[in-house]
Amino acid sequence: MSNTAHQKAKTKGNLSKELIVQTSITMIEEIGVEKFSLRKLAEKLNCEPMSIYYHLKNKDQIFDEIVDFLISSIQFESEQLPIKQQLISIAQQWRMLAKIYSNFFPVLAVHQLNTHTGSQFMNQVLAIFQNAGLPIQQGSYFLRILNYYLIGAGIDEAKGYQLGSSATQPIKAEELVNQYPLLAQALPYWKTEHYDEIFNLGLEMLLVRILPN
Amino acid sequence: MSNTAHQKAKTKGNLSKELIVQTSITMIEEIGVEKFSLRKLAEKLNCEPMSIYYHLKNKDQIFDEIVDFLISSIQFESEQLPIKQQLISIAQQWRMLAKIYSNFFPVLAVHQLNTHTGSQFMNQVLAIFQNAGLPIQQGSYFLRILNYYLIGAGIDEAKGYQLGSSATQPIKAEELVNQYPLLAQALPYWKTEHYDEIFNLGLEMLLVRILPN
DNA sequence: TTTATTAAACTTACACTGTAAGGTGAATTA
DNA sequence: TAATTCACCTTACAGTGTAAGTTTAATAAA
Repeated sequence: MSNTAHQKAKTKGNLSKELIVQTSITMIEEIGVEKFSLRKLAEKLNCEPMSIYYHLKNKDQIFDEIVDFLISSIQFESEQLPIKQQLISIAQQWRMLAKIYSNFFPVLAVHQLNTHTGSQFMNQVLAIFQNAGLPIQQGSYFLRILNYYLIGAGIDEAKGYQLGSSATQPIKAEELVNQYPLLAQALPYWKTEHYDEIFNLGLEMLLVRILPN
Repeated sequence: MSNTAHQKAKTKGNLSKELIVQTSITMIEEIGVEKFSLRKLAEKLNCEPMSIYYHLKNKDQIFDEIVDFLISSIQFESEQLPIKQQLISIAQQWRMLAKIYSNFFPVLAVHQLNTHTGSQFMNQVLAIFQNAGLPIQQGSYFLRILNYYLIGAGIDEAKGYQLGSSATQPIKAEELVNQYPLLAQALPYWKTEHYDEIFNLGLEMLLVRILPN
């Protein structure tokens, strides 16, 4: 009898770091980072809140693990392919993270990438620049610049796919049209169906100058 | 006698939206967004926590007001100046926000700009693009692309000026040098003394293609 | 001058949060 | 068989945002 009064988990050994992290990811996309709590997580895991602490140090580490999981999901193309194609592939996968994990993405964007996984990721991108024949300083600069663009684009796209997160006193549509006519004209071009075009345009603007050949 | 037992505020009427917002800004840069709470704020304001609610709807609205305050601090240059100069000026002021308000900046970056102040700001930038002779669609696209870059750059720079926010299990310096040699070589170029150069390089890469003349 | 109304706070209370400290029984190892 | 470790649970605490209602001072109306 493994389900005595003080043992809620269906079977001992069911809980694991991986399960906790995966369930957290799912939950955050369902209810948002703000409302995500260890107690709600425990309920979904069918265990007591403190059981989570056996597998993970604290709540922050859950976020760290999610970041690591998402970063390590990015696949690097073969080195045989053109450098530009390799970079575009990474950029597109990055974008996908913002789209699929739109609730969590802002956390990812703000996070330091100084874990093992994060370091490996950046090292791999630096290797691409090196293969392109760029000196390390240029590679460092361009990686950072590309990173700026990808972080910003991801955040902005994630906002578009989120529901809430609006200001408490947003401007009324009517006021907007009357007082800010240019903005009103711009709004149609900022709908989700233009995301691809805008993102690719900006990416191209940068890549053309990173790899001018 | 205005300081009876149940009246903590030194003088009734001292409290105001502006004071609350300004004190919040100061406090957040002192202790970070995470540790910022209404109770600590009230203590610093020398009032009871609930007194804040008379002037502001809730905690979220404090953040909204801070965002508005920071956005509206950005000054627009004269329309007589070259378009490029006007855009660079905005970009540099944006950067300054990330540097000065490094703790709050991530919140700003993730925030929707759909308040009155935010709308006005974006409308003004769109006007610059219009003055440059760009059609509205191109202006919309370029504003967004520039915004991507500025948000990402701001977040990344803000990280550099923050103290904490590291992963719970960061990689050790020794492991980094051994396992990720390219990253180790890149690190010196990511120190704060290169921020200016990197930012301006990336900004130039975009502006050159936005205003090719 | 009295009365009513509003402004600007305060008091209490509640549901919720992360997590420290320690306990419990089963499984594993010595 | 005894000791130890694993995996999870119990209790408790200090802190959070804020709903609901109360109190006093300032102002306006009668």
